[in-house]
Amino acid sequence: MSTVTEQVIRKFESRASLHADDRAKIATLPFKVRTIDASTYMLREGQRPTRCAFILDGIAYRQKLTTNGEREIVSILMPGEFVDLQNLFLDESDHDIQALTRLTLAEVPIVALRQFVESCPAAGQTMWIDALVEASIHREWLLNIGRRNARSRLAHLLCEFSVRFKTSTLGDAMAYELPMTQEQLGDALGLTPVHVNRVLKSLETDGLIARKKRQVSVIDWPRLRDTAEFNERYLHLGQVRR
Amino acid sequence: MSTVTEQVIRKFESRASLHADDRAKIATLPFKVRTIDASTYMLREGQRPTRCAFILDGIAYRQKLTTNGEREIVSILMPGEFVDLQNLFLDESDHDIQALTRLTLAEVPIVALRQFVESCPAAGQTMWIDALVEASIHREWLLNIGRRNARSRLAHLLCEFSVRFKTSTLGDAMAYELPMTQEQLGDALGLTPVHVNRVLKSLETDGLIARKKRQVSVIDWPRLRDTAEFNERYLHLGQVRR
DNA sequence: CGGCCTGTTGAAACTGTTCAATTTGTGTGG
DNA sequence: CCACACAAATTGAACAGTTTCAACAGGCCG
Repeated sequence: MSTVTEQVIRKFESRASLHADDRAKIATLPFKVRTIDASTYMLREGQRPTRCAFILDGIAYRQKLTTNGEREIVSILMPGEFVDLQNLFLDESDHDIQALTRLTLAEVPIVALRQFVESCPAAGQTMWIDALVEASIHREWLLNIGRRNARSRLAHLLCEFSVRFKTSTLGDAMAYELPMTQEQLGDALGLTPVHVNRVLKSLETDGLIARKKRQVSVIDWPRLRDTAEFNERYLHLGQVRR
Repeated sequence: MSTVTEQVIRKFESRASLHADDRAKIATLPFKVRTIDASTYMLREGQRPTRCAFILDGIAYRQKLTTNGEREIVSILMPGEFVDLQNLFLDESDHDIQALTRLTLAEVPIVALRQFVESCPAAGQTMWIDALVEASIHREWLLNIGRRNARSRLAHLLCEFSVRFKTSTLGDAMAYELPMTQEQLGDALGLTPVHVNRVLKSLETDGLIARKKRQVSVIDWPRLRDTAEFNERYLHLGQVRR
């Protein structure tokens, strides 16, 4: 059982080393822990948030909607990530943020966080790296949706989950509880749920993955990685402050 | 005719107000102006750049490739933008950057720029805003490619060009020289050049746009905007430092 | 003039969608 | 513990949007 402060410190230290007084400053940040149910909205497009959330447990996602209500999930947010980095410097949200699972958050006023970041270069650089990595994931998803067929796309998302789950210690990388419905998978991949279902089945009958309910296990990582053309470079996993 | 320093200062002042000594610092940054031909690579995936470029004139783009050589253009870069923001904090590039047109650049060593940004909060915030806006554009493109049909997609890109050209004073917003071939448009939209051709033709015969060679003019902005579902919020145009 | 890149057009093929029905799983209340 | 309700998963068949392949036209440059 670790405190909020410890988790936030661990987050920053994963990318840059902190001074003792930086840690002390983090301890004084007025985090408020809150738990929300799955599918609760944390933020809606057009809103002007005043607080910034750090995910302690659970998964969230960013989505955008077309005018006729079709949805695109543009980002998946895991424990140990700040969900509102862009709201540190942009007034108006350009997308919705919604809880995928039940979620435990540590919230802090934006002004307090911004002051801290400005007073602590190491923290600022961690924030920079995180924001840039998310943009890099956006770019990989653009390639995925724009230029790969449904099978590769889905395999790619499964590979990304596997790697990101491992690094955020959400579970075994090779056998994890798939947190999304097939409809949500489709919305993340620009596919219909029907087609997601068929492709999942085909990946299973071809022996790349196994499924039991929502539990997905990677059976043949090399072949899954190859059909996905998965290369984890875009996740910048080892990136620390230079 | 304005100097490099003046253009960079104007860039920063569009998002935050600078002190006199900030401007003085900018003047001491060792920018080197360079011109490169269209389709020259500025950076390749996997490289570790040491310099950061500011676009003085011309257009560039970011691309990613699949293993069998298919391309996705994930971002368009206009005059007045820093092209290597992510390389300020990420060691290894996750994509290629290529000149779309002939390009005039002002290059500066990354270390110098990073030092400057750290010593000048207003500049740092401008960089933050720019990086976050680019991520926002990525998200809109994900929605565009993932959930809209070819006609809306193309209309959306034309609307975005129109607005961004206007703000970067590259030409009349309603009649501009389309800087991309139909193949490049397809690569930005996840479409084949053949289909781009057909959709452009259909937009023209329906009276939404007119074409003369590469010159595109918007004939019916309201209808173009509606078929694109274009809402410029995601560009965060008025965003200045809070 | 010749070569090459870009744009244009047609016809066939295919990937993924749509619609609709059925099954499975899960939680709730009696 | 069973019955019911509801969300999610599954399957089939017809359909649509986009791709593929192939051929040709136009314009620009050496």
